[in-house]
Amino acid sequence: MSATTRAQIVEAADRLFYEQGFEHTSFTAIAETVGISRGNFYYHFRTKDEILAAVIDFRIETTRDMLRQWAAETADPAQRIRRFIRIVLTNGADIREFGCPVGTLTAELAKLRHPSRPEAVALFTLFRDWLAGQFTALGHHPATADAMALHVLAFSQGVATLANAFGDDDFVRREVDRLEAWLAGGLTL
Amino acid sequence: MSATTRAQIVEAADRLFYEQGFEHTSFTAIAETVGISRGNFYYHFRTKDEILAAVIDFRIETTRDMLRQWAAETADPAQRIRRFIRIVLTNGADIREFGCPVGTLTAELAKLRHPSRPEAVALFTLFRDWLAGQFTALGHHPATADAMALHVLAFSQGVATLANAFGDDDFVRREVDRLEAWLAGGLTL
DNA sequence: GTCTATAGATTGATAGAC
DNA sequence: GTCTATCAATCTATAGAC
Repeated sequence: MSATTRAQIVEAADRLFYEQGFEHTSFTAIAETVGISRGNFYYHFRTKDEILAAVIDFRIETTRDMLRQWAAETADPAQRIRRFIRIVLTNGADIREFGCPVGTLTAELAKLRHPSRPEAVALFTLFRDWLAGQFTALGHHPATADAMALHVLAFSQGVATLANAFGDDDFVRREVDRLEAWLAGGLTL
Repeated sequence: MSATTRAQIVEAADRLFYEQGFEHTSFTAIAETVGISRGNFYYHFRTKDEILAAVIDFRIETTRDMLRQWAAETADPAQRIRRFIRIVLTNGADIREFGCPVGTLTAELAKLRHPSRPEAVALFTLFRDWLAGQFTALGHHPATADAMALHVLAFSQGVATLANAFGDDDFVRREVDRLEAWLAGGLTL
């Protein structure tokens, strides 16, 4: 079926872009992963940039679903924020090997001066706004809540980058504990 | 002169790798920047990987010089650490546009599974050990000092990634103030 | 040491048969 | 919708004249 093949392409490209980077991933690699010919490819996507756009849209959808899921699991904002903080543990193996999918894609597209870069940044904004919403629910003013959201995002990016570089699990655990203590304590910025 | 041409190639590649990424930077781009022909290129470097190795060596040298310079400017370990923390302000314009040169190169080489990746990580280690040395001088045990060094490194990577994504100067300033307060205060991990 | 010319492989993308 | 065959451009890398 057409929709299935298209979905297969998007999911394969999503994973390959994460593991190898956008530019380094060739049509050949995606086609081989899906098990179709390179020619068939162009029936579904006319350019590589179209695939990237589809992959980003796919990530935005799955991220929205994930955040909704987290919100459904608990009504406690602090617990929700903790869920985010612990991604670096939950996805520890992937992060050690390939870094954060959002951070590394955004950084690559910045260097390529790629037109889809704003959409990749929108992925960050999704987390940012969701986190800010939780801090607002904890009683903080919107501006403070946003600053706290960025602080948590910066934590995740810093930890992911160093986890990828050094592969040090103890470091990740320590930083998670530290930020959870900050969350349970004064939330000083 | 030969040495000069070689140095020119390394410096041009250093900048282009930072601005455009390693893989996206072609021999043509480097040759055009230096003002030599593509053919001449291969008299100085046989492969692209050799240029990368030379660029990393160059960065290691300049980083060593910079750390020595910082150490020469003040004997106060806290002041030295503050010098590092403020890089995200000092190099603010570049970081907003291209991210951290160490973090983005390390991340790219991880995805490419490039043989020179350990040498890129060694750049991180240079900062890590230097920072740990300062925390040790402040009276902390080696293991604690190293954990603090990683914490400061994670800060710089997180701030750099988000500064690159959002271009928000206020965020950077806030995070610098916060970490300097941590440094002046209890240094809680 | 620097150049021009070119090889050889790979890339993104197209045309047309089935 | 999927395939094979192919194009044009680009890339890394080489050969050989000056």
